Amino acid sequence: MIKAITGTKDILPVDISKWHYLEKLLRETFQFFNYKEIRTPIFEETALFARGIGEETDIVSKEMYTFKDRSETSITLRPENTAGVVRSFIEQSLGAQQSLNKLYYIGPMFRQERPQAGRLRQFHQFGAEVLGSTSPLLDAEMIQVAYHILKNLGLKNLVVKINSLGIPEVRENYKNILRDYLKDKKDNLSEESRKRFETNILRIFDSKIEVDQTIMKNAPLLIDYLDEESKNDFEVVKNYLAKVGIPFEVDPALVRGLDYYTKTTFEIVSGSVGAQSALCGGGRYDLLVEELGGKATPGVGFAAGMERILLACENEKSLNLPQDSIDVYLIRVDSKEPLKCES
RNA sequence: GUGAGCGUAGCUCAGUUGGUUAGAGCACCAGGUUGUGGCCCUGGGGGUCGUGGGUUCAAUUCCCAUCGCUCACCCCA
Repeated sequence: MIKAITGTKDILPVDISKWHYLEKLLRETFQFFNYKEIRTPIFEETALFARGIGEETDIVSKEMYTFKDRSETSITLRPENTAGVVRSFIEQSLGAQQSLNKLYYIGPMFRQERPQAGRLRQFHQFGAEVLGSTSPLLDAEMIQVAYHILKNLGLKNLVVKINSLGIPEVRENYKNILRDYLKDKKDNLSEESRKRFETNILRIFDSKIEVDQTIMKNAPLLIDYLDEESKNDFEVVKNYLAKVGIPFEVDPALVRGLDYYTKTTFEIVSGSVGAQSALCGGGRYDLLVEELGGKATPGVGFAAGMERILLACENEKSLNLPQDSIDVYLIRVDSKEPLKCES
């Protein structure tokens, strides 16, 4: 028997009403915040993701579905959609038509990881990208839109985490500071963290191992070394969130796994979905458009996992779906007479 | 890629300290009953016990391998 590929799932008629419900809410919400839908191909040239997301990231180095087509072009099934949207933005000169583009998308993504609760190889994300403004108010709007959607689904067990990674120079400078701090403590770190010391020093903050955590507790924080602009922007984001009543936590250890982020990053996690708790993640990427060959254009965006969100809804029993029932059922009484239908 | 747990009927699961024809509920099929195709009654079909090998007189049960599922690690939505 031929079975579905590992990590892929059929969405059956019994479950489809949940998806329709979610999709309807998404379209209504994005329309309310004045976002336009964009649909880009589910596969792109491999180079787009390698350059956009970063060669050294886990996504690019070990999770992509990459293959050669019949003309020997290296193709990759999109593992996320920011790179694709930015590619389209550049290729179609969307920035030349209006200075600010507010876009959203809904669709399948692909990553070849080991499946587990809340993780699939083909999964669905919705997300938004705003291209053409450096305003931190839009960073906050991203969080507001995502939070609004999750709240509207009745989810309760949510935490909004925010951080700022600053501009690249600041981050490089900070890495040196962190390296100095850890230099003489390095031998006490776990093996994993010693490896990270060389490859991606910021990730040592993520370690769950106790020895690492005690060492990192007193480590200097990136957030204390931010440039003036990043610091001010971060304040604006926090003030805006407070003003619109969205509770948040500043998490200096929030380092996202994609290379393109600058300044604000954020995540919304749920306690209702098992180990893979991030429902939504995003941040600002002011250098990506230029990096991919377009005219320098600032951007900010987020993506959210739809299976994870529906799983959280399921576990919290937060969805009140209308009963799936028929409205009218016609039965023939006389089988001899042909059925006549008049309006 | 690493680790742990689990693979028995279409579905949910019993069961076997190794021993005759492997069970239940639901679903399905047929008949009965009935002014619905519902309820009820009777009967029936359906399983290479994930796959391959090993140990044994004998394996669904024990051992090994393999595949699949689930959860966790890494990382992420």
